[in-house]
Amino acid sequence: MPELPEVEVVRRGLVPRTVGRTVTSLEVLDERIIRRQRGGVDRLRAAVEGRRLAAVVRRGKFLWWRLQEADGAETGEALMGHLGMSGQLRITTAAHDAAQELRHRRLSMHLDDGARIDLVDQRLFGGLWATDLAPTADGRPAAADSPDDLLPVDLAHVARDLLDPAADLPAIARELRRRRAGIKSLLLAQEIVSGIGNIYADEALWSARIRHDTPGAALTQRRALNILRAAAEVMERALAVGGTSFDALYVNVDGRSGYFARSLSAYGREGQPCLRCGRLLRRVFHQGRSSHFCPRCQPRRALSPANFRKDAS
DNA sequence: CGGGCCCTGGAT
DNA sequence: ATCCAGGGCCCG
Repeated sequence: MPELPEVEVVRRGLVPRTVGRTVTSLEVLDERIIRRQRGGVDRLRAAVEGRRLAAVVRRGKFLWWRLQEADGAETGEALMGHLGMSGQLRITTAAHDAAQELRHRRLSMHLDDGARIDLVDQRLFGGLWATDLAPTADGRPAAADSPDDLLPVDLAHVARDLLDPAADLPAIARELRRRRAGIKSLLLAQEIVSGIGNIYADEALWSARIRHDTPGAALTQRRALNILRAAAEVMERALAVGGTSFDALYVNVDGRSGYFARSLSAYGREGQPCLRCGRLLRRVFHQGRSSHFCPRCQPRRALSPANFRKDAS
């Protein structure tokens, strides 16, 4: 369940079902799901077995549990998860759930209350691994629901996302305007702003009336901020209805779908009328992914000499 | 910073 | 058989 709203739906589902629980055993069914773990299965097992799962935190599309010793002391480590393109974190509790085998189950963690956390992932782009924590550069909390400033070291290069109260939108907008690449690739670059993927990038750009291939440096500060606010707004609306699900691949911890697919204005609507102006939406390929846009509301905007001067100053 | 790659499988 | 899929890393 890729983008920020879908991962946040999962995080919120994990909080009441896993925080305070102890991992009794780790079951790895396909080792490819832990290829990001240095030291392999043995290292991961040592990090989680007998440990207590504390806060569940998310930055962008990454989420992690803080790990504690059985007596509540901090271990200085986090258990990181990423869902990739097709990953799901599911909670299996009742005996009848456990008896019904989930297809593509790659890993499970058995908890001390009898429940099980299952990582299900068809394409194996997701992963689970343990990593060290270190303070954030700015000393602010690591993310929206983080108990403190400790961030997994793997995420030092991942920017704050737009639902993080410590995110500095004007600074992100200025960063977008320093680059000459197309605005869509910049929105997808996690070192500038994290959590935005292909769907919400197209939705935010449609909402802000900016075309995907507009150079970042061609934007005014006002337009760049508009795009960021549009992205935050569309992700908040999606989160409020459980995220975007086109099929059973994108579900919450109980296997249920969200309802935002019916509210999409651009993504997947090629050939259908623009909800603002009625012109038929187009789809083009842009860095190996498809972009959906309205040719009338989102006109081509090139880098003008005036923008160059402004950019250089 | 674009392109290939990591994977599986559903739709055409 | 071929194309496509919501992500991200590593490579020049």
